Amino acid sequence: MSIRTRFAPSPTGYLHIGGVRTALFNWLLTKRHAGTFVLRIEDTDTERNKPEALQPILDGFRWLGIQWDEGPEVNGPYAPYFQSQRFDTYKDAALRMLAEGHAYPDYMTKEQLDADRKAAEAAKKPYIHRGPHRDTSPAECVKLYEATPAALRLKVPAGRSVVIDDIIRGRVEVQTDTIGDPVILRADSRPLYNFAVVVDDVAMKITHVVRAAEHLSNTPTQVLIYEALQYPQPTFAHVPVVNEPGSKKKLSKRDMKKFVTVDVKAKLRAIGYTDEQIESRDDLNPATVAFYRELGYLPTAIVNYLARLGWSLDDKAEKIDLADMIANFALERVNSAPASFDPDKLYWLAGEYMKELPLKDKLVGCLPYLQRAGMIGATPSDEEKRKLATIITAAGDRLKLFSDVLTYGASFYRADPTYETKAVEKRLKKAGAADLLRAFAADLAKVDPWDAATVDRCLHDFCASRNIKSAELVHPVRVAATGAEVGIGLFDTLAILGRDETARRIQLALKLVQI
RNA sequence: GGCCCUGUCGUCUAGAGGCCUAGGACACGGCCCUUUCAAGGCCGCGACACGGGUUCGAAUCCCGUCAGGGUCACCA
Repeated sequence: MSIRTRFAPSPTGYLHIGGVRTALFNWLLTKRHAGTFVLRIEDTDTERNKPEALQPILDGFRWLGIQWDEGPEVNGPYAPYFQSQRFDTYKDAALRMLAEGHAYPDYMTKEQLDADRKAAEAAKKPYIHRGPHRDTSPAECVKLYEATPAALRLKVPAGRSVVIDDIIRGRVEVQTDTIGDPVILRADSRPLYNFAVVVDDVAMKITHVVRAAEHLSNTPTQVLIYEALQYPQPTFAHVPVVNEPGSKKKLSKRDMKKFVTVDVKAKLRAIGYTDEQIESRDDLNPATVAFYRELGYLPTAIVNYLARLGWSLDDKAEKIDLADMIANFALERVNSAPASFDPDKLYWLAGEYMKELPLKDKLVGCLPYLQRAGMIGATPSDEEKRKLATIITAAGDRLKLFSDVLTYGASFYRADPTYETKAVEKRLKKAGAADLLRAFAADLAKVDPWDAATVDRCLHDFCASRNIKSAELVHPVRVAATGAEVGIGLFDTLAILGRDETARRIQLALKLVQI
């Protein structure tokens, strides 16, 4: 039998990085076994739902290359894939449970429930809810419910245990006496999570339920529902949660905000975001995939990184291409301990993938950043494309993210360089620097042809004739030409700028130092 | 607090009783290369939570302790 897995997000915000990791494991498992991956939208909580949150989730998955076989927009044999459109199915199942004595109506008010809960808490006793009609006969319960609909609760069987055989965790046993009777259907017939998942997983013929470990404690309840409905149970695998860097807490949107470091902030500002946007926007939060997309991370790197969080191929492999991941993925090799998200390692991996990206793809990836900055127009000319290609080539391995093109290339597009105070102090105001620059500027005319190799040779000849180390000239020239201390190779820089612009910028720098 | 899960370098991980003087990767430190920054090369730092068993032999199996986490809704 072919395997079927699913990922079931609720549309409450941007795609969470931890959720993607779970979805990825589902997806890899199905690809490995040529199965079917279902995307189901769990939008039963009509109050919290944000319909506009759906598109970013779908976009996020598509960007990562995680395509679902059944679900929103693609549909499939078990449509609809939105729980909000399946209320009748849940109601039918719940009514059957009611008739067969596995569920009962509960007329207790929220106030009563809260009071009971508080009382139990005060008495330091665990609160395990058992409704008044728990032991009322099925026929009586049906009559009651038909007269006045109420919330329907599962009648958790007393005095036995529930065993879960989890691929990742092994055998987990829980006593039913520790589980309260959960509501499965509200009085208005909207289902609750624990109930809707079971009904849908069965309806959609899901064979492997692979989800985050935080759901492990829900599983016994769900198993009881499978039993009550006489449904076959799927195979369970609870993957460890993803922790926030440097802590042992689950990765959360609120806490991840602090990983917008000064460095990241600078990048986002360079892209064009205001401080206020950086602070408030969800898609600029490192807990969401959108954030990495905005910064120009390669999706392949993200997928690789996330797969390695809790799973490994062997004792060596870090960079694992998709084909190898698919060919080798196994739930049996997923760790049971939580893993911390490490932005440093992800950044490194992003660079590894960028290294092997063909130039034309780098061009396509970098272009939007320059366009958004107003440095290149909407329809770039061939010459603009050539120039950008030269910059990207010269940037080489420095380019790890597409947005890095702004770090290494922006100065070529500005009318004047933005002179950094620190760089000017250190390199231009140094004794003798101005004189050297003046002399070198006078020599510029001799460089022929004006290309990186020739500039290189001329600069070294110049230094040799004056008996100085090339570094003494290289540093001031770099700052004069770009305004910054770090950047791509100086000779490439000057070659791209051209003779006239180089000369102009040296004069500009000279003027700056004289003031 | 109840229930459940988890403990190998700071982090991700390898480890299925002898291949372990515990391997790799990121990060960090040093050196080399070098015009800066990257990249690359070499070297270094650095872990089996603790205590009992079982066994000729334990990171690995069992028990306990401790620590961390998840979850306890008419949220998902």
